[in-house]
Amino acid sequence: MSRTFAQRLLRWFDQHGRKHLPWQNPITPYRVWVSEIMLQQTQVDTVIPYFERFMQSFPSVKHLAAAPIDEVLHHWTGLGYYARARNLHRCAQMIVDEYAGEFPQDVNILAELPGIGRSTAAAIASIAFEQPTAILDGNVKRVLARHSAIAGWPAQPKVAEQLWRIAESHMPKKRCRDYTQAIMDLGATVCTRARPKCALCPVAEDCIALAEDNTTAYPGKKPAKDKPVKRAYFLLLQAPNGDILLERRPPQGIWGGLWCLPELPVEQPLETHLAGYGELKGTERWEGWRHTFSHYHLDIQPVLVKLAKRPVGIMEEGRHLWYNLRQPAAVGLAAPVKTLLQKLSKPRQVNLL
DNA sequence: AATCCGGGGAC
DNA sequence: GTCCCAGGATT
Repeated sequence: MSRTFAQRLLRWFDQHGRKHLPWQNPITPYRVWVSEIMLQQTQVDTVIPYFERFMQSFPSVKHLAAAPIDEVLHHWTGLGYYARARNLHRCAQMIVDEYAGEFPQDVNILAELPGIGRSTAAAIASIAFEQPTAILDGNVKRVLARHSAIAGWPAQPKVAEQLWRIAESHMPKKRCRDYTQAIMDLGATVCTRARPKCALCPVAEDCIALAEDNTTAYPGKKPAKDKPVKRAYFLLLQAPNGDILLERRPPQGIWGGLWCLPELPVEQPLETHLAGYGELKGTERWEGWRHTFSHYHLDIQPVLVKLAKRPVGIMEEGRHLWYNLRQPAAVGLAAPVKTLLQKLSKPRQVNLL
């Protein structure tokens, strides 16, 4: 075996790598950065339309830095992990204010910026600036855990340390951008989670997991925990003209900074709470569903409440918003809220309970 | 070291 | 249904 891991991988990349993703044409530090943040814990096919819309609205880091946070969150609606959008916005302002609008090229400086950790910093440095900095994302963890037969769950510090060391040992000094893209492409298209295509793999000849015929054992699985279930009413409080009341959530916690429907724990009596809104023209309980987060389930019970009058006095400026269904405000919405507002716009598809 | 933070695609 | 994805911040 004369060729190194990187040489074999790069040769494979020249023939089979992905070279037409939106953020690869053209490659700029800004576009690489935005794509890397969007791609954190999010699959490529999901990101592509978000990236295109984002670049249309915020074509440069200066445009992004100058935009209102609500507009940034609006472009993030449905993508999840909304702290990414807030960090992205903060980071853009830091780049404009402290770095004259130019991205720092040093990986250690990049890694100190909000939302940029060790792996994302290395991705930006290698892809945008051709520096020999190794990434370690989900794809790379899977490729390396199999190739070197590293047992255990990658979040364990000892396992992570081994994987980082191996990742850096394979990183070549030249073609750094292509190498980073290559090892991600290998994980995404060949060394897949289920049924890896080892016959097509350029580094199969010294892959220990394949030699053991045990590729699916790597990487080790995180011990599963059962998720708690929470239940809540989602109140669609509708003014006489059809507008729906939204509340802004606090910046920390679930759906931070997004606009949501008023929530009411199911333990609280609905009727008592609704008495605070004055005279009602009627209520409808809609069909509920289970929304699952990474760490708990939320059973959502929507209730449409038609108000006789638009309430006064309960509104706090900046924290409440009457949402016009025909002229939607450009703000960030939690995914279930967006779903409900869309159902409300198409009354025929509403299922009553 | 463990937890929090979303939503959706693949199976 | 489960798993996990171009992870990072917080405690």
